[in-house]
Amino acid sequence: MSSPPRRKFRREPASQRKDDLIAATLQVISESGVRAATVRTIAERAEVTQGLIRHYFSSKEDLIAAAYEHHMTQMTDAVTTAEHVTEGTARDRLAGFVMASLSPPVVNPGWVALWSGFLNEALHDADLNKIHQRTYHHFRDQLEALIAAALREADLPATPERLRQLAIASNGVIDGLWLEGGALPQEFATGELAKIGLDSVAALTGLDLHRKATDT
Amino acid sequence: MSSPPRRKFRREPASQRKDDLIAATLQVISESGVRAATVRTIAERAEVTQGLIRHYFSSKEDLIAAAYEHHMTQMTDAVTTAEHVTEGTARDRLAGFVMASLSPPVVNPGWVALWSGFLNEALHDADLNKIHQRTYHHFRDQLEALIAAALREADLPATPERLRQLAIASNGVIDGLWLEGGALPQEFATGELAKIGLDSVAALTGLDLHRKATDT
DNA sequence: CCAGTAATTATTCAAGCGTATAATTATTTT
DNA sequence: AAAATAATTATACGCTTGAATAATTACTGG
Repeated sequence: MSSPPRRKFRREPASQRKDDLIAATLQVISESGVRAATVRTIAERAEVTQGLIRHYFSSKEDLIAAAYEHHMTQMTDAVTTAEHVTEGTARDRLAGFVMASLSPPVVNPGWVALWSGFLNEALHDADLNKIHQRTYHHFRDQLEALIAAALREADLPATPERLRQLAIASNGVIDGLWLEGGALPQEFATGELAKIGLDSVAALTGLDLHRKATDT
Repeated sequence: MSSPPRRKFRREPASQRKDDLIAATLQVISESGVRAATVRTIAERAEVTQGLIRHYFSSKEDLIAAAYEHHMTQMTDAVTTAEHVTEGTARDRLAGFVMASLSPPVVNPGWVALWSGFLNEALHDADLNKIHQRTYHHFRDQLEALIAAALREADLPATPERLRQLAIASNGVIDGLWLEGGALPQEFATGELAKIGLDSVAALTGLDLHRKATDT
């Protein structure tokens, strides 16, 4: 007739706990979808009890929004800080951007699951919609800046209107390929998506993105 | 102390009821997301009581799968049977295919909500994953056939390997633009996405997709 | 080492979930 | 017109859900 002993615990800094809960949320959604992301499942994954979530987030919706923000930042950073994206000629940086977007770890079923789940929520939730809008623009603007620099570098001037269209188109093909690679991983050979993406952005912009320009 | 009178009803043919329940499911998901798609909400939308769903579908999951199948068929059909896609030169049919994919009613927030919700489920559900795989291939194969015909028509031969890559890339840009247009409708002017998509597929394939070829 | 505090666990609650089954009634058959 | 049938409604069940509150316990500052 003895009740189970109360479980031991450690007090963690608030920022650490928040990060842990966000990480647990992302793990659950990426593995089992948005419908599986219940307060209890997330708490179990984070190895805490469910009450703690409400101690750090005013509601489950609040936690989901924080996780969305975190994931989109993480994904954009994984591309923009990848090798060859931060230095070199503008053309090489653009090529690196496309390659990084279409290679692991960015191309990944779990990240597509996160992205699709959050998008599905964002389409009928004003708060999440704002996050979607902001992160979409952030990514596309980075891409547009790279395209602009690469075109300038190659003496191929582009009007702002054309630049906008190139950015939308390039962003579109990157997004579409990323999605297909993540949703149907067995469908594409290693490096195939990255090659197709590079060829595509090259064809769209008129730039030669293959030949390495820098030699330092 | 009088209990409310039992509600009146009409008996409908099985196929009609099934279609109604599928339509109700799609409405609920497109308006409020997958998490809102409960048996009770769907039944209410279809103006029947919840028990009826289990009379026609062995489980909720079964209904969701039927709705997924229905929606993807509907979406593909909306493209492949659109104006200018069924007749004319191969080039015109390819152009019509791209235009239809990137114009209403195909570009539509509700359809993006459906697509993202189903994809999120498909990524951790074997049955839905099969539907995803099959419908993805169906769409891409149609596109590849059109590209092949248009290239042949223009005397621009392509190896099977290159054809595959062109289909993947074109499908990617169409998917990506479709998604962005549906997820952020206010972001793009009327016809802008269709124009960008047409330009993009033209740049990818090397075909001129603008000048009208037929004159009947 | 003790008192205070707040991070964490434990418990509770009403509502909603998918499913199962029983009761009714619209329609068809004879 | 009565009887048979099955489409539909109604009700109930056990479980899960997000949230609220109460009870503990790990840590901190004196």
